[in-house]
Amino acid sequence: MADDNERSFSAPRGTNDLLPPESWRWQATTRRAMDSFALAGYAPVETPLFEHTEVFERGVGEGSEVVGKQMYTFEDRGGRSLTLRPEGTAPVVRALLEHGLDRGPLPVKLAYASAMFRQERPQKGRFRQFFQVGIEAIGSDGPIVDAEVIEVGWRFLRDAGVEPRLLLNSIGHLDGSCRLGYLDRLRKWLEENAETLDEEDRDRFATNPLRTFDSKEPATVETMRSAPVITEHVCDSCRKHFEAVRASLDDVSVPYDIDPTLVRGLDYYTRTAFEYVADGLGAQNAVGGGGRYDGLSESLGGPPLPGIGFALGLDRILLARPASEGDDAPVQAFVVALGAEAARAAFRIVTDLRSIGIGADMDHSGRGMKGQMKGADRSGARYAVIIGDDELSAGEATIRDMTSGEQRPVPFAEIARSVGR
RNA sequence: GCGGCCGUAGCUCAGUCAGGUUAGAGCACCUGGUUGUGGUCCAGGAAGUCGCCGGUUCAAAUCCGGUCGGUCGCCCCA
Repeated sequence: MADDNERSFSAPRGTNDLLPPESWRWQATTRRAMDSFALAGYAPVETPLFEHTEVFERGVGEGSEVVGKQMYTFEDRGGRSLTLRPEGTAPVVRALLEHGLDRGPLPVKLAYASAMFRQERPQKGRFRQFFQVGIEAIGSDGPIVDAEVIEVGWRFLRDAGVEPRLLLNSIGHLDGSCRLGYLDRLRKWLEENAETLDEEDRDRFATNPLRTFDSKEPATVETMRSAPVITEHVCDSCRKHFEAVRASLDDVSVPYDIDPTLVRGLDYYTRTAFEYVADGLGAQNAVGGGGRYDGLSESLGGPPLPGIGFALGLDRILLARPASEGDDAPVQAFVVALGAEAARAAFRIVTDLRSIGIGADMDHSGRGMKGQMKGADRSGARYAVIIGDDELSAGEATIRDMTSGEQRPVPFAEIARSVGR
């Protein structure tokens, strides 16, 4: 809309203004996530919104769709190529390496809630600026860490009111005896069966054979039913690791479905890959996902340092999750003041209440009693504290219970006790 | 990056097909009915470059073209 008129603006395509009351839900959900992650020992981390472009090129992989065509990349005044982060893992690993956190106790467990940026066509549940909450456990390849990370995400989603289904797979590690060997095998198999594949998929499997499993073309779907699956072709070490991850998930009663076709879009994933799916997300069904990235540290020039993590799309959580109590933060008391002198008294009262942790608000628009009572109602306050000339001379306020409509006089000094919870 | 659908008050939409007096409704907002009492009701008020640009026409919200935006899907992903 704001194309040729400098007085009229709109937010850039694919971005959103987050306004009340939705912003209350957004904030409550973010807090719940970080609290929930903290319970499992994941400390908050915040990295820059932009990084040297190389961090993503080398970390996420130039072959990925994200790096190849979705990054917001720009040159700063010093001629450096910078990129608005399209995902959270590579920056966290970069920060950890830069500050030597890997020389302390391992694994390093970190959690974030941050904005990400990808330039793609917006649709339901997909924006150019979007928010992710996620955790990373870096420095251990023990299968119980995998189970822990997966369980933390699964439990948070359930507590938040999303009913996630967990899809699980192992995509092996980058070695001829494992994933690379499987990829060769799959590629050969695809070539042998090319006749029965959809035309578009025939072109695609050369660059990324695993993607063929995601095809929605009926012919391809049918053919792929008998294709060799990665789970059965990973090396012994990866197979045992995967079995151990599953055993630990069973131990803590986290239900999952093995999906041998689950492939993730970022190049750094190894071994365990998982996705949380839910309904109500439009064309998408993933509310979040993650996996192991045992080679990422080395791609960024660090030492061998295995890691695993997940990212959940906050916008998608909000789509999949019903509104619930406690998402907003209504004030407890709303002070209605009649006249200038009463307004000054009201300001002292709301300040006193706030200083002892009781949510309090007052009218600032100079409206009459009726308007202010309306304001008290809208604020969601449980009590209206009314102060007029009568109250001022008596040294007490009239406190009205907004639910029952009962009113009683309370000395100024005792207001906090009366409206406190 | 590609395709379908859609842009009319803050919001949800009617009106567009068959162009024609001051462009409507509901919700929300403000005021009054109630000189100091919200949530119900009644009355009134304010609020719109009909996304934008151009074309056709005596006349365009309405028809045509373009453009921007939204939405849904493809690709891919959170």
